[in-house]
Amino acid sequence: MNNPTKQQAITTTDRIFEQMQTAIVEGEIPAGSKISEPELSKKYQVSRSTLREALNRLEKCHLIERKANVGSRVVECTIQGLLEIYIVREALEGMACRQAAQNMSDDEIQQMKDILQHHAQAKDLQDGVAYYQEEGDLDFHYKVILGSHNNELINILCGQLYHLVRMYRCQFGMNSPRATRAFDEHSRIIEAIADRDGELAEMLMRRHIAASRKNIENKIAQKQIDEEQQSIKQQVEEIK
Amino acid sequence: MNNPTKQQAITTTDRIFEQMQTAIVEGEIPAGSKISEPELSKKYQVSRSTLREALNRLEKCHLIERKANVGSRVVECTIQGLLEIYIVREALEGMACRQAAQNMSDDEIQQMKDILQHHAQAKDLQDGVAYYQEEGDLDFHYKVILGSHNNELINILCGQLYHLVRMYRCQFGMNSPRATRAFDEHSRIIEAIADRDGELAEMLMRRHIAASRKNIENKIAQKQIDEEQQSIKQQVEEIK
DNA sequence: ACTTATCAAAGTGTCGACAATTTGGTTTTA
DNA sequence: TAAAACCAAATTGTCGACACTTTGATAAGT
Repeated sequence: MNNPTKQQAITTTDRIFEQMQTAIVEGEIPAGSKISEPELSKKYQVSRSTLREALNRLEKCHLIERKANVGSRVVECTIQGLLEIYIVREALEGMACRQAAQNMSDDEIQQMKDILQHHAQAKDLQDGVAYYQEEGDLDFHYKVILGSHNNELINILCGQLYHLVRMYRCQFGMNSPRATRAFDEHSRIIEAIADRDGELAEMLMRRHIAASRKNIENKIAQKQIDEEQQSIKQQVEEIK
Repeated sequence: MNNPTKQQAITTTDRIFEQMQTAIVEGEIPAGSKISEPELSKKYQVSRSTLREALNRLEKCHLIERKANVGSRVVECTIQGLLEIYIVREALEGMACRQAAQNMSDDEIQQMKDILQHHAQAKDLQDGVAYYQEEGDLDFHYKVILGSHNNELINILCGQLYHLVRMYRCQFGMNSPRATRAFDEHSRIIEAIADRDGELAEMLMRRHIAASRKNIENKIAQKQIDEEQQSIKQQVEEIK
């Protein structure tokens, strides 16, 4: 399973929470849709209390929103929302990286180097591009965050934002062609951490995330241009 | 009431949540203590379901921690925890400040200047030092965060960390003598925002928060030295 | 025809009871 | 004596039922 923050499901609530989390992330329960407690409690074969407990946790990781006496909705995947998350990640992961350079043990740093080495081989083999995209990148960022040894940072980034990021990646179908560049950036970040240069490590991580964000912004802009051209072509066609 | 994120309580859960929140922040329910659901549901005269819903919200703003099949505990106020929060604030409020410089409307900026002006007068009158400490500082930071126009930032900072910060301020009795210096720092930050200089605004805000953190670190260190001396004196006394 | 009232259906909030798990102390066993 | 097994009390997790609020449609009024 590709969820680093997951702990073994104990209660039924845990199970329902994980099922719904996956369903929302993958769009099976559509973004923006209203959540009917009676309907879902019937679907998952649990009482409303249990379902509501699961909803509470989903709200905790920003996957749904609730209004008193009205109900819950799955969050919408807007471009603005995506960019906002990247802003937060730039700030927090940047700081996590600075803290990692300060607090990581030599063993942890060696582990990270090993991981990157492993990714490098997968990359050379050319069968690992997709792997590196989906798993490798998340894995790298995850390890850096843990390396900060700051529980608040870890909690916010791994416990809350992580799933939202996954949701956007799923629903916007983002497998950007930044694989090789991202790999080089990762390498330099680890170097800075190994040198215990927190200031540089933070700067590099911020640039790394900002680059991803700009990449998305460009894609969006390009997409809009394409759609406009498409629209114009159609209009020309109709006139003919 | 000094809670900027508070919305009018609708349900009983809202009421219990606010009562418990205050009780925890002010230490009436002691930090680190175990929470007994039956006991508290009796104390507040509500069912366990309602109480549990309130506990869920308290968990959301990091005031309590839960373990499956074991129960809830109020978070402990450790020095490490306090410093961790300041690290997160430095990153997030710094970024919020950068975004504020980019996104605040001219009206909003003028409003902030007015607020600071008001604080300046209170400060001159010398009866406002305490006021500026408790309310003014939080108020200033709150406005900057809102000025970022980034909902994720606002949610994390105002919805989650805010109450933890208040808890620490209450329980560690922190009314640091940084009032006048803080005021000057606030002024410069607003200037940078008004100049639309996001980079400078972020740097100033980060220094502002880092200064607070170092101030606390010094205080802690001093306190430890004092306690050691006290201990030595006692030992000397006993020998006599 | 448009606004305002009314009302029933559906949905959310709250409750008390039962089931499952943990906890602490007692008894049993090596 | 110390460790393991056991048991009972307390606590948490889950359930179904009832109360209150919202919602959308129908009816009444101007």
